[in-house]
Amino acid sequence: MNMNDGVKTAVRTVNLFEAFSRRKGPMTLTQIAEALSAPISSCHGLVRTLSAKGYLYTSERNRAIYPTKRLLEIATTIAAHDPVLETIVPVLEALRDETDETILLGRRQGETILYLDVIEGGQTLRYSAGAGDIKPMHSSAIGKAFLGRLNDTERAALVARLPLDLRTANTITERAALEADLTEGIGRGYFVTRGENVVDVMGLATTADVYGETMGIAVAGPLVRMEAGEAELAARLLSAKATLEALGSGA
Amino acid sequence: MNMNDGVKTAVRTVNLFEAFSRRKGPMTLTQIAEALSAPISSCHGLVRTLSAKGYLYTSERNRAIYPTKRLLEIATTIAAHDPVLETIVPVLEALRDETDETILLGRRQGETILYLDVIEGGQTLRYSAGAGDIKPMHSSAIGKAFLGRLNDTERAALVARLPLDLRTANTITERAALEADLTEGIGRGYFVTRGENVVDVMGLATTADVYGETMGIAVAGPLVRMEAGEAELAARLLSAKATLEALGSGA
DNA sequence: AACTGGTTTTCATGAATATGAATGATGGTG
DNA sequence: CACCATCATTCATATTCATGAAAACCAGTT
Repeated sequence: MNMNDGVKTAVRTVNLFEAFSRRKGPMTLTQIAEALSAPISSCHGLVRTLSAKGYLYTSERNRAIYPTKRLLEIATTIAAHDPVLETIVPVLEALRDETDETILLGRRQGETILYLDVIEGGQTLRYSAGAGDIKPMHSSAIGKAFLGRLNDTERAALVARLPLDLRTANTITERAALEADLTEGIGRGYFVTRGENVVDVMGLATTADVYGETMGIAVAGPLVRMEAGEAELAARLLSAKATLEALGSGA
Repeated sequence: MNMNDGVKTAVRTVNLFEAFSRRKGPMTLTQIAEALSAPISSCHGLVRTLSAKGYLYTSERNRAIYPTKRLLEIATTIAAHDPVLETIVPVLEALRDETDETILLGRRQGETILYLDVIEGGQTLRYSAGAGDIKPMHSSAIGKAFLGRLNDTERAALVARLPLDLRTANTITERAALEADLTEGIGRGYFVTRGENVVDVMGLATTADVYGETMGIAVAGPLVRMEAGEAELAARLLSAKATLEALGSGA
């Protein structure tokens, strides 16, 4: 049976590029096999295929396998034509400039939260994440914002079936406690996590309906700094939400 | 049997991103299936897998499937740490600035030529290609340069087994004619294609040994412009070759 | 030249996936 | 509101691939 990971080769293909991105240099076939936790012979076929497509090449000198710039060209072209982010991102950048903390743009994807974009703050100690990262709903601020947006029936159903995995010592793993936390957030107008996803990180989040899609936006940073500025940060977050909903009421 | 394309899913995975890059916008599952020439049900699994890895997401509004910025982040990180190109590319950029024509950096990969980088000239009518493109050896200038570098035995063997596919009306498809052309190139010190790969495109190429690897470099542009400036272009090409070999004699 | 350690390539077979067909959603239209 | 057209999802099965083992290869070294 499949380890519920999805199509094996597709996962390995992207994992291979991720491995190159982490290693920041060429890899030998054996190293690739190790990085992918896959048999060498399997990786051999994968590398052959991607080489034939022009994504990899092998140095005849030391058998090192390098990625070409093809992936970059394709990714750049794709990103240059993202219509949604084009309009949303400037608002988030403004929010980042106001707060100097990291701004997250996320969506609900099934029972998880997917970061569409991450605009990092300028401080030395900051919340750092990557576009495409996937977080659990119950421990991320954006996740709570999406839960809070549902009607009571839907929310109860979703909370009941979410896997409330422990991420840190502060993660809420009791369904009743999560319900209470969400109720609090609904009253407050925004949702908060305090070290529930990552230790010492606090996040403030809300949702915004833009172009008919519900987006989640959040400000995240170190607990102490965030707690000190919570009132102002929340105000700015809600102001950004209003701006987004204003520009995205059409289409 | 497998259509000699390699691992099916790996090809489809990269083809999917290429399709997004061409379409410059979201695609529905049906459109993806069409773009990949694959059954919808197969694409469904692929999309699910890549969504779970954070590379794609689906708009709940109109079922449009979008790529995230994750691929861009990974590709950017990879490209930022390419040790070979870091030193070679500046030389090629200088060559581009001198000639204002497109400069190609290529390698031999099996019996084909793989473009590692393409630095396009600034003119309105210019040779345009992408990193990762794969060209036949017999019709590309860099391919001829690699053939010309072999000793007589190896060259004869390779020429004998290359598939001399017709690409344009000018493509050399006779082995004897190719041999003669290569001999000419060896005497001349550089290799030429005249509309043999792409109509009305002329290329001048040579190889350079850099860091123990043999690289192919070429200048390419419209036939008329290239023919008019051939002597000077060739001189500059050979000068760039010398520069590359000087910097790459160590390591 | 033969050996040694490490690596890559090949190959037959069991395991996982790709697929067509059927089912289930969804949205627009009369 | 029911119909239709389009699209997405599920499922059983044949197809294809992933895999371990063995062979081949390569670069040093004796």
